[in-house]
Amino acid sequence: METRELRYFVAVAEELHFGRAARRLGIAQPPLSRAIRQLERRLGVTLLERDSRRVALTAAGSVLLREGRAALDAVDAADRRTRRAGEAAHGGAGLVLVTKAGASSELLPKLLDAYAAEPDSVRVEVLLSGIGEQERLLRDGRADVALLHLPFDSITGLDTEELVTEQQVMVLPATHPLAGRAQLRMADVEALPDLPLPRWPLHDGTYPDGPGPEVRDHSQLLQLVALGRTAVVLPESCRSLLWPDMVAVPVPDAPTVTTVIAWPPHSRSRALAALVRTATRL
Amino acid sequence: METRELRYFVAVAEELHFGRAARRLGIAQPPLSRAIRQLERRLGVTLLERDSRRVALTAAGSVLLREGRAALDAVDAADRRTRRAGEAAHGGAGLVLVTKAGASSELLPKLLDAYAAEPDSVRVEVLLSGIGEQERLLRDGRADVALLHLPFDSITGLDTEELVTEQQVMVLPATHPLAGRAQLRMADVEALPDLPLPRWPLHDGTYPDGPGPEVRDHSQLLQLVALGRTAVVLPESCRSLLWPDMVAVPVPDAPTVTTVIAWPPHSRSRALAALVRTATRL
DNA sequence: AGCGGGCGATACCCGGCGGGTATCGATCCG
DNA sequence: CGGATCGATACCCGCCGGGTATCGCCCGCT
Repeated sequence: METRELRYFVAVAEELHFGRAARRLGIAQPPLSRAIRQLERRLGVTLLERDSRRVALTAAGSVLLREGRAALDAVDAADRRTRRAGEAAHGGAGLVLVTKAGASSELLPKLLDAYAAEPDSVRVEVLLSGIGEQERLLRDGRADVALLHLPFDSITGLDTEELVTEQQVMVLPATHPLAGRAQLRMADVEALPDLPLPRWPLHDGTYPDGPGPEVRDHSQLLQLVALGRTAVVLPESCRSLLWPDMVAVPVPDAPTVTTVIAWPPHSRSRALAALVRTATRL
Repeated sequence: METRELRYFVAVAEELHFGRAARRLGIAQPPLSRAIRQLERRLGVTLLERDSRRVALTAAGSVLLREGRAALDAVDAADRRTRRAGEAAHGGAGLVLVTKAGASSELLPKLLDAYAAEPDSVRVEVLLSGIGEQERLLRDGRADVALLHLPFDSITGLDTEELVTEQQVMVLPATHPLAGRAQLRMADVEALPDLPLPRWPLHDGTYPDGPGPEVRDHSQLLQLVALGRTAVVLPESCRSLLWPDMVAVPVPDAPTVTTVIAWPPHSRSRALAALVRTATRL
């Protein structure tokens, strides 16, 4: 099976429409139809149920969609990491670290400084991603290593080392009635009529329904808190980047947050191993 | 990047010889040379250092070897799993479970029976593999789920659930001087001049040096014990398949063994989820 | 030093396949 | 019932992946 065929199939399976898929791929519709038929013949499996009015995935088709996406990510990763390894020989970045924008604001600079001080450390590029994008970036090779936060991020399929565990605090505008309390309970947090909790994107990029604002990363979030539009429970290390008119109130019964360093399991390069070692020693 | 190019590159990188690699691939040498050059030009990276006497990998080349193997495994997995999903629609096996030959002899039949009794369970094919082959089988799609044994097997990059934890026992011929002891210590086990411990294959399939016999799976192992050629420390559940002239002596200070059920993280099908759920309930 | 052999690169040719356009046939809608 | 939509089919072309022949280089043998 060639990656071209996989790309074609994934496009059709996502669009469920040969014409649109062909346009997206930049080819005409007939070669696309033919390619899918050839793929089906070679696999000996019908992947798509098509009548001239609609296209639907078979059970085998959804298997190939899932597995094919993973395979294409792996191929993309091979491409990108090889290119970067080539550039690195001429002074480019050696490692790409991804973290949620606005998270781990205390840990990250310490880690980067400590690693830079190590003997034969390589340049580390920092990539700030939206919530929930990190796993994809690691899998398709745009990043080599990530800082993730349990229990929010999924670490399935990744190797990890735990770094720090923190209590959480609620971040509020200083003018809010609850701002003076010594501590809060989750029950207090969950239904504030005046300050609805923000909504994070789900795994597929869409947002759940609800009253709160849609949020992509922590920087947006803090700005919305400053504007008095929302309130949010965050790990206590976020204190260092609160704006002057915000306060943080401990929430002892909120789940603790563990920051972990994570990387794809097979890609244990020398530079990555050194970075992980540095991180666990902090 | 096409899988054909990846296969070609991996062949050359493994052989470090264009002629041999071409023979292995079933093509002539010149097209292979040309394909590698094209790949290098498209990536903008030199992958192989070649003079007319020897071929060597560059740093970027070894990155592509590692990542390319993973990508090819993922493509193979997509192919195989799709084919099987197609067959399953016509009554073929729905899941392939792999375990080390001779291990988990008590747990496995219980698991298979319990799962078969579940509503809408699918046919489970059991694949018995040699030591250390399971991870590969899961990654390239020849298996969907594995029974692994910590701390011996690596579970990096896999999702797992713990099933049972056991003490270990030493398996000896009944005639051996130590066979009558109530228990043994690891120190007793490690240097028995008359019964050298067996040697397991390393990750790359080769064996370490040493006096003991080379062993591929547990069936071989027990036969060698019965013949008085070796002795071995195994989880106590192996008692159920001891031959009459063998005894098992507890070794309390040997590491405990945890049996886990493991599967590739992205492939959480309905049938797989049901099997995992059944396993954790046993 | 000279020569032969091994090995990758180059030159050149052919056939198949991936891409295109034109058109058909089925199905749904007004 | 006619037109629109959409996938399938028919057919053609050019490129690229495959082949053979040969070159050029370097090493080792005598």
